[in-house]
Amino acid sequence: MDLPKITDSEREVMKLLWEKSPQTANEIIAVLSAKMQWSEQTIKTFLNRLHNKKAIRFEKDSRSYLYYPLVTEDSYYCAENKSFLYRVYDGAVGMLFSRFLEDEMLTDEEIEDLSKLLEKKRKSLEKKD
Amino acid sequence: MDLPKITDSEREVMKLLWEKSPQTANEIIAVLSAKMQWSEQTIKTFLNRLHNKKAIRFEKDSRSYLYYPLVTEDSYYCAENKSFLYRVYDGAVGMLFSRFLEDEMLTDEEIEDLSKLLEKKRKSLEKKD
DNA sequence: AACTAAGGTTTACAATTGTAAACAATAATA
DNA sequence: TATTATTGTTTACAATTGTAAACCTTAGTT
Repeated sequence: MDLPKITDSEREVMKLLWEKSPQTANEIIAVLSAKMQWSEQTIKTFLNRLHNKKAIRFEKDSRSYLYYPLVTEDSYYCAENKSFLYRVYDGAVGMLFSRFLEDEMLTDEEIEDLSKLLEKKRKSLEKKD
Repeated sequence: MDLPKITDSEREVMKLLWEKSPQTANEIIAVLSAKMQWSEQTIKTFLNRLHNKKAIRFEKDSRSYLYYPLVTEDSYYCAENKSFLYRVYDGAVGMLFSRFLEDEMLTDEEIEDLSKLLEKKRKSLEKKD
């Protein structure tokens, strides 16, 4: 049941489908050929590969095909996060966070939001004591 | 001047050198063949590729070669973070953080540490007002 | 029923990556 | 000086990935 490996390019297709599903090949091709400068054929390849690895499925509705994600956004991001965390940081979440913070890639607002998130998280943990 | 692309395997070599440098081929091979189950030849390949892409350099000390990192740990992690953030989250730091938090991959202690980090960050920003 | 168009499937091909064998250079040693 | 051990360099090869052309299937249309 482990998630199929999704490449950078394929992820762009998944993002579209997570945003809205189902979508026809046409819609997907329209968006991605503009956004990513991919040829129609290239996008078809990604759809096909995603289908082969069971990350998406499609239904045939007469002449148009409707695509649905099979891998959920949540499970994907969770896996991707874990993979990054372990590959790059050997699992040290603290290091990851502090590096992101140090590199000053956050606006005041983002820091505010994060504080709130953390506060909430801390409270939800306290309850369990 | 952009950083050379460092692959997953190559990163293991870099990690060693960031931890301590210089190190001889021997030391590196000893550690990584044990830790990663790589053959000696495989590790030599990575050293060579890293050298080719100017991520490391070496000095010849009679019969032993001393390896040094050329890419700094900081610049590497900064680039890697940015790359991940943009590839996966389209640059939305907030999303990245909240997902990491939601996925409950943090211990109480880590959450404590993070709060402190954030607090510090916030203060350093306030000063600039 | 033959034709056409929409969209899926097969094949292709180069670059990158993991993995490693074979080869080469050279400093220490016999 | 010939030998050997250490360590770097070249070559190899399959899998993955980005990129796309060529081909095939089938549902509408004439």
